[in-house]
Amino acid sequence: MELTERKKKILRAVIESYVRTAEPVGSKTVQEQADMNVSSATIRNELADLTEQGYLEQPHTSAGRVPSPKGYRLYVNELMEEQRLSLEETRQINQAMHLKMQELDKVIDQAGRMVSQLTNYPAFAVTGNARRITIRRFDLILVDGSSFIAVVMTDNSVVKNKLIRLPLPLDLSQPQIQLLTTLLNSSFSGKTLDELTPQLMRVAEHAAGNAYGLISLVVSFAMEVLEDLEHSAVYTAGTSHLLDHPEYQDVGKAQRLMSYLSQEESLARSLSLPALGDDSTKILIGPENVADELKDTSVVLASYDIGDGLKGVIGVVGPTRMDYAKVAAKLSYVADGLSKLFGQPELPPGIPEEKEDS
Amino acid sequence: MELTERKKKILRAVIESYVRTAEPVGSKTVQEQADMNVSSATIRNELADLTEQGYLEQPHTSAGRVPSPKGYRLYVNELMEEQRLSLEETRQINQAMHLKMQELDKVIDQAGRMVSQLTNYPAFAVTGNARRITIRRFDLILVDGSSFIAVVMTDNSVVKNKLIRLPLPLDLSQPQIQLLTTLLNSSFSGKTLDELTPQLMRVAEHAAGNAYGLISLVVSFAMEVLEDLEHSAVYTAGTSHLLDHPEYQDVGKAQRLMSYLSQEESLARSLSLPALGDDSTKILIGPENVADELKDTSVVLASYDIGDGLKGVIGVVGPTRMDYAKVAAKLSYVADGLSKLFGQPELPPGIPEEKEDS
DNA sequence: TTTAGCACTCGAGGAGAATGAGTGCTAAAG
DNA sequence: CTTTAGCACTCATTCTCCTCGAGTGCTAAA
Repeated sequence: MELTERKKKILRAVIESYVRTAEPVGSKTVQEQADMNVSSATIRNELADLTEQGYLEQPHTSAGRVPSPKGYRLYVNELMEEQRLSLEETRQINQAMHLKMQELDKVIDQAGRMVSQLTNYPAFAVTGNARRITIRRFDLILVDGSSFIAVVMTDNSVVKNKLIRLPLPLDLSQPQIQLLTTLLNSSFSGKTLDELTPQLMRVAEHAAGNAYGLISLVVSFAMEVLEDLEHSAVYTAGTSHLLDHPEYQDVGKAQRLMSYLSQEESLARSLSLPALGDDSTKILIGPENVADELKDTSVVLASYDIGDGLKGVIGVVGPTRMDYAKVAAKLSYVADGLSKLFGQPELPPGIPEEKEDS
Repeated sequence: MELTERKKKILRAVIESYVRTAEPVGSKTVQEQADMNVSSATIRNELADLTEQGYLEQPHTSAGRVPSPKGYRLYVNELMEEQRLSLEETRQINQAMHLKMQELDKVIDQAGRMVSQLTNYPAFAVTGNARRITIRRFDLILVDGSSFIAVVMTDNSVVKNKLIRLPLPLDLSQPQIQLLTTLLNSSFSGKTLDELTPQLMRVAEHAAGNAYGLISLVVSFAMEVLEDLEHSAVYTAGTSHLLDHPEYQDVGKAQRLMSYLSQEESLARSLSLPALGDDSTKILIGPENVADELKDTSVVLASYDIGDGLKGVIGVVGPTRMDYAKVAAKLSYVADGLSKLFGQPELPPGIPEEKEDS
């Protein structure tokens, strides 16, 4: 049952006014807002219809109308105009996007913070999701007789290192290190976390001849790395922005949501489920959320490509009264930025130019 | 002008009751709480004295008394008993203290979160403060013809790495990498951030013969690393805990403080000032804080040693009504834990034992 | 110096009453 | 059949007014 054009126009007017003011909107307001040349009475009739069909709700009999989740849904699907970011806004985002450190998780954390600041809502960012990761190779760098740096590279090209100091000084030599490296690589490269069994490690230790546990030191570091990579990390930012919005003037409500948001695991769970299908952005309105705690909030998600076919998710949480168009636009702009960042692996950052004349 | 024993006892009773209940405490309550065998009238007289001397305040004429910052100060300095953590508590902390990843900033971040959870207040952690850091050495690991891993080690034994992919494939060979490494080390090791001038880089590039910018790629990575290390990072956690406490039922108040806490720079600034003198822990009560935004909150700080003579700070923010004894105890326990963690550089984590029978 | 007694203060909380935005319905007009 | 003017009605919000009671300060006696 399609809505008439006029009904749509009215619904849209209601939503846009409500999003701006957070006040229930009445027939008169609609009349003015969407310059309609019908009387308020007519609009009242239409509003009554829309309410009956479930697109609007009435907090109480003598109040104006408020969009229902169903109303927002229709709005998002059909009525909403794609929001173009202003030049000023893109400039602002681009500028913030010049992230310093290349470390993957820091970049993603930063992106989350940025989105939160940009939208005035809490935001979160999830790093690319689980997959079996394997070790590609080991390298050991001798520092001095009693310490060396272990470098582990995984098959998704993440490189981590750790400085390993030996409990007792035992005067490692370069050839020894060399040998150890070869052994490590031949025994453990290509292996997943599960495959790094204590048995395997013992065998390798044995083969290494020296039983000082060097092998296991390095391998358990590698295990930490793999473990860390396979767990997708969640970063949240700007939860305090919740308090900016009138729907969270109630401290109890705000607190419940905030503490939910700070539980990373739960967030991660509720985000892996609606997994965005193939869409690059998705809007979940109120009860469309799986998690009970989010039943009266909306979530806007955008996915970004980390190379290697993996995707991460970045998103915003807020009241259902949200400027979906704007939020979605900003979010996907940032997500695209991230994709590009990871896509073009190495743009030479260039030497920071000192001011030079001529 | 010293207070009489009785006055002290009363002050202490007032504070401890107020900390528990958040309600102004009256003469009767004091009488019961600190089993004093004087009448409430006597206590009223004493309370009046204490109020006049500024240790207590009266929200309004017909309410009980509330400790003033000066009152808390006296309490903290003289009256407060060192709180011993219960076995249960230390067990809990110790358990949480088994941090996986050794990455310095992650550990510190984690510690902050832990403290917040432990105390039910927002917490923050600051990494060891600025100092001129120099590069100790470079290592390059050849991955394939068009990419290599750059490893930078600084003089405070931090090791960072980055996978560098060349913009154009140019078939690097091991000897070339070797050469490059030597060149990097001879030109740049021992240098601080400031000394890594473009001039120096150009010279090195020139010396390298190949102008493909490899040198500058690696060096600018090193610069990022140095920059990152010299800026002390601030981590905050658990800001939403503010809402747990009745003094922040007022959303406006909560919001102001929360957004202050999420501005890392300001936090860092207000924390470097009161720099803890030599004490390992410090309590700042209400107006003793420098920052206006903290004038009616208290901050408990503890410092921890990152090796190398450097110190970091970890702390808790909350209303002046705070269980200082407990918070300080927990905080310094964690801070000590951190110090130990950094102090004994490498306790071999051991192979994760699989359940083995006998 | 302590205590009992008592008048007093003042915030918290609740009951009404006034306000007014916005509705639904009816009946007339287009 | 649709639109509109008119009007009675509803109900959250706001304000005022009042009561209640915890806790005080003061006085006078012990």
